[in-house]
Amino acid sequence: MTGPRRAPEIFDATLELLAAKGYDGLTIEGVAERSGVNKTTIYRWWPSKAALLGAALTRARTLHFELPDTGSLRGDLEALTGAILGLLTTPPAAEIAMAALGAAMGSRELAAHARSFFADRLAREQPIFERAVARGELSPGADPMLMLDLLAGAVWLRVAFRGLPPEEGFAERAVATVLDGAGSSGAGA
Amino acid sequence: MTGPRRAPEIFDATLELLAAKGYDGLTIEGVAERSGVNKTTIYRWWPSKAALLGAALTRARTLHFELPDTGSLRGDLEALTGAILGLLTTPPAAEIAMAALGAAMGSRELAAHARSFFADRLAREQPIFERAVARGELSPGADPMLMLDLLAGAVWLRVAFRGLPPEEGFAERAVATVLDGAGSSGAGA
Amino acid sequence: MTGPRRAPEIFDATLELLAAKGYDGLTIEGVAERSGVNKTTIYRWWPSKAALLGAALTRARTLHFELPDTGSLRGDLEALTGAILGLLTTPPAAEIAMAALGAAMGSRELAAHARSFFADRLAREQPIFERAVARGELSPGADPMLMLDLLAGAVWLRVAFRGLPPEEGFAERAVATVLDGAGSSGAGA
Amino acid sequence: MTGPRRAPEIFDATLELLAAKGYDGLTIEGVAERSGVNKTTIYRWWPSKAALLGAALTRARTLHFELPDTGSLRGDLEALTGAILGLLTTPPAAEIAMAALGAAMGSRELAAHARSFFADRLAREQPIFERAVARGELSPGADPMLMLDLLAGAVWLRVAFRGLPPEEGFAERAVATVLDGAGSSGAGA
DNA sequence: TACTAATCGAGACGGTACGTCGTGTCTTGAC
DNA sequence: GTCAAGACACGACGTACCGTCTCGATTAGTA
Repeated sequence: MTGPRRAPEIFDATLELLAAKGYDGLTIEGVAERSGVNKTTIYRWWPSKAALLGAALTRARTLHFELPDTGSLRGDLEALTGAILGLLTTPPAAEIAMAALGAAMGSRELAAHARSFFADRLAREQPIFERAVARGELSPGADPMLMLDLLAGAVWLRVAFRGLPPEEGFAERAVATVLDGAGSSGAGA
Repeated sequence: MTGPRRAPEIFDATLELLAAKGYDGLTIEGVAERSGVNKTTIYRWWPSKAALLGAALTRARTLHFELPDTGSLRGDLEALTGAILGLLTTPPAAEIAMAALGAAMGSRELAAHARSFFADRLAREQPIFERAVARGELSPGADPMLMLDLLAGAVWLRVAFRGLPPEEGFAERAVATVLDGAGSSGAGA
Repeated sequence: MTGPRRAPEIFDATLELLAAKGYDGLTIEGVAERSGVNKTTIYRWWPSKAALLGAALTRARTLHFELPDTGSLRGDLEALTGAILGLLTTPPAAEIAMAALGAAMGSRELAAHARSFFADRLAREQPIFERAVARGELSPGADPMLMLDLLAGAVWLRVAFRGLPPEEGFAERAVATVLDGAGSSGAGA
Repeated sequence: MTGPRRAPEIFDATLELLAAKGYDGLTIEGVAERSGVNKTTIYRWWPSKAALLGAALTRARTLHFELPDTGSLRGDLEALTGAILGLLTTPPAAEIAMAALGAAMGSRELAAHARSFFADRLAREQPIFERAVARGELSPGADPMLMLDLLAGAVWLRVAFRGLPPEEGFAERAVATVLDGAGSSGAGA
């Protein structure tokens, strides 16, 4: 029910191989060999490479993070954006996250994992916005998901698609744009 | 130098198979069979699946777009955001774009293609911001790439990772946040 | 010591599977499933597929036969030859006998079973020849085993190797040759 | 059309493995490894283990023999019976022949090979009987196949099923029985 | 018009990994 | 003491593509 006896070794081997060789280079046989388990044992518990990776990611604490609480919405969002940027650029989590999210485009199963991962994150990050509303920093009608998607999406796009290295002050500038706007006269337009 | 005689058929087959079966299901043998060309011919011209796909995408006009010019920065950005959203959700371009960008995480070669694609887009979209600065809608010190990354990143994150369907009014709300800000001192005043 | 509680079901399943799928298709797992017994139970009592089949054949009365006593050696041998022919061509015993004897070439264990089976048959058939000697039909120096091997061997070779269907009058002609000879000085005189 | 380039090595490896480990121990992977050929190459040319073995046996000269011509039917049949006995008891042909004929019971394909092998032998051995008829040693109505089946069948049964070692004078006694009969008064009964 | 390269089709080949089946061993807990 | 249940390492199965290779057969351009 809970997986094979050496599940931890299998998960470790899965993530190590993913980080080292990417999703294409991640093979069941490779995981079996590295984890000292027989191939059939893996197939007994997970029907596919995607299912195995999904289980490994679920168990992994690699992609988890602490909720910031800096006392201001701006500080919280800057910390969050910086954390995402760090996650996507600091080994070994970066390779894992990039490969896994990239692979989610090619697998219904991993896509579902991605959806639930992002839904879970959104739920966990709600307190940031509730506190901001309580402080009067944010109107009650604001859309937290939109703000998070703008910030996290920009980080992803830069790191994954533009291949840009982490840039000093990026989090601050991105949060400033989302909070204050980029229009020349601000609220006056 | 310019590719095999039946290059168009090969590119078509490549993109069709990519759209139909994803990057994993895209095989050189499949492309050869569908395009009526021998496998060796493909290997003679492109050293890898990624190289072939890169060439096919470069030649394809599928991912190109018209530059909007609505008379206001807000209108231009809304049109642009809507166009990206349409590209990522309307078949058959959606499958191709999603699979190709997903695969770019697993291939140096495709990643380079993605980088040049986004750099090219950024260059083409410069006039939007130049016009906005000329109109006084935007301060000269504004960062166009940041604004575009926020908008395009949010679209990508929602469509690809959250699996959300295109939402009515999303482009407007996203552009409003980027231009006007979401903070209470901005939107609330 | 005497086998598992459901030994009869196991033996039945063994012979049914042997008849249905041949020795190659006879698997311990298949026998376990069909007999409603766990695989480990079978391994506890028989160390190999050959041992299991040997036990099943020993217990089975399928391959046994009545000793003929027609009053003449010729009649007895014709009856015996006909019985062997019937055994090797009449379902379901035919499939079992053919598969088991074929498998005996590939298993020391089954070969030993075959040896003891044929030795046992020879011993049981001795009375035929003793009666014939007493009647004066056969000289005391005759070799019963040779005669039986000629007759049974010819039947086996035709059915198993030549794939010939049972032929009307074959037993009579074979026995005539063995008793009277085929040489012109014998049959022709 | 005529098989892979290293077909001879493959056939050799096939027969060596068959002789060494029996039909069960004969595996495609084993043949591939021993012959220095890739597994897929074997599957490209022969769809099954039986087909491969059939091809190897067809090409092998191991099971072929010279037609005896001693000047008398008795001498010819004794030589033939002795040759069969030698074939079934002298390594390495013995292991090959025993295993292959045993396996023919479990494979439609090998059974067909056995049939054509025996039909071919019968055709080749016809001259023996034609010469005997011409010499007046055999009546024209005699049945050569029956005589051959009695002799060859007895040899097979003794070697394969009874496990008897080759016995001095067996060929002579068997041929004598087939030519002269075993009945005490010969033709008088 | 013929020659001469470049290009291509055909397909065998060694190789990696796939996902499956059966083997024989082992442990645990129920009867 | 026997058995069911089932996890496990292992070997082999037969298949799909990979990327490489050699060999003629086509094609174009060029002479």
